[in-house]
Amino acid sequence: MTDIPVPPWRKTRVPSAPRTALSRELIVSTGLRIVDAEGLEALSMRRVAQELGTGPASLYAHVANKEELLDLIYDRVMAEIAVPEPDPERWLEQLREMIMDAFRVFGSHADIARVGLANIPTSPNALRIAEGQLAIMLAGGVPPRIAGLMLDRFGLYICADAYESALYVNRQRGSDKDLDAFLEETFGQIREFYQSLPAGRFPLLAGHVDALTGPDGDERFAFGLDLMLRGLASYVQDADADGSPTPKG
Amino acid sequence: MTDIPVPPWRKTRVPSAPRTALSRELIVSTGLRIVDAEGLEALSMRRVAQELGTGPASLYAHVANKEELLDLIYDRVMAEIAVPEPDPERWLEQLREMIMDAFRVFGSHADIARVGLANIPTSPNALRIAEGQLAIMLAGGVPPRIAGLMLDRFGLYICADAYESALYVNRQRGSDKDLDAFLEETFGQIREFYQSLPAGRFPLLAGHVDALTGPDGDERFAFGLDLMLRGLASYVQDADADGSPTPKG
DNA sequence: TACTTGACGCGAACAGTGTTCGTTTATATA
DNA sequence: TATATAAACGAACACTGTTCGCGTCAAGTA
Repeated sequence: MTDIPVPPWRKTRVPSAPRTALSRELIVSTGLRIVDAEGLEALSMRRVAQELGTGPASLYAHVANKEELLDLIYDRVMAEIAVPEPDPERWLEQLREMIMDAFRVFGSHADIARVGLANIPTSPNALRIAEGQLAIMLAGGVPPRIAGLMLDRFGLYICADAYESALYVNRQRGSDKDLDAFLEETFGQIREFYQSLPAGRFPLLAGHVDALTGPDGDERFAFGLDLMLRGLASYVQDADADGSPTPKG
Repeated sequence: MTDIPVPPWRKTRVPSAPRTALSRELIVSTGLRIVDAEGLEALSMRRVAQELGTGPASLYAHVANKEELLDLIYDRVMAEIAVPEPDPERWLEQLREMIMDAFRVFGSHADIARVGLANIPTSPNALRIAEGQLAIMLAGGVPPRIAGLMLDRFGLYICADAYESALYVNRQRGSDKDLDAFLEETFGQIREFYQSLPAGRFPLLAGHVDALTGPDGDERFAFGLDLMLRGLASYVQDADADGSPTPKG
């Protein structure tokens, strides 16, 4: 039996390849790979679908929408953050290490930290980390109300700084320079700009360029974290029953 | 002389209305109005053009691209932030007031604060504010290196928190509830979620729902700001020549 | 006065976005 | 084997930022 030719006016739907089963896991992994390599901006449903050899509509059988995909990727990243067993003798240092670790983890995943903004922990790993940080603070004698506030502030601080840092890196993607050269040029231009400011109008900015532009991103993060941790410590040493710190002139 | 009818195959370009001159000022004002009413997401070049009775391509004679438009709108918002004359006797309180003012200003302009992230002050009002904050800190005896770091951290903190707060508000735009009802429902659901967490796995989160969800956004901002300001004060009282704080066990 | 130049505005088009809808295909179940 | 359900598919919708070539207008110059 010879094959009957298909009439040229008939549309046939030709699958491009044998179907490999999609899964949520596969979509999330692929999405994370794209973000890692090219940033959030490159993450479109079409792009993920293309990487998987399918069409964007197919993804919706596994994730509700793009926002859900982002949340899933974010929680995947959170899985890389370790939670130590609380030690009351060194709870402050444990907090510092854990937060520095989180900052580093986010820093290795492009601008994924943006997803953490306005994102109250409800996913498995976000809850695990929140529980862990809360445990460390309570073990160290931090009053619960303060611990709750600090959980929130730490989360904001880490995500905001990691996201901001990543935004600078994002700008290099549209450039033909490598990252180091790009950042050096960018911040060099900012130095020159500040040096060229009219001293009559901006004498302090123009006169303290080194102080303003000297420290790098990691130093800035560590400095702010130190401030927060020192402030937190003062609630343990000074606190009375309702969690109010002793007034300090 | 009667008018000669236009042949129907000829495309004529019919101006929709008498030309009112566009200007950068007009585009920025219109953009800000859209952001204020509907958030950054509603700000497209087409939308601004439509509001001005023109086409999107016309905007490019006045602004280089959308990013420049955002920067101009942002600086417009910054113009609403007052800068006091430094008073060495109450420099800390001045800083607090100025930062609270900035937070309030950003809060009244939807999610514009996002533009401030990774945005080193170079525009007129951003420079004015940076110079003002620097002046207050230096007048209060803060070492220049610390002042430079704090400028950066304050900027990040204000923009991040204002932006995060606005993200919650943004979600209400797609809802049929008014803002208060929406926020109450949202955070009520979060409370229930935390209360329903398995106590075997998340005992602290499940057991401290009130501490975690009680404070509102303004309280959280103020608490974090207080931490930073207390930390900053310690650099003035404790600082030696190189700006290092005295070690505190 | 006629011509040139620059600024401004315009419409069409490009290449892209998230998502829905109805249909087709594959798999599971009775 | 027939039916039901889940997964995948293609087309389409309504939208995005931006560029390109063209037309119009005003100002400047020969």
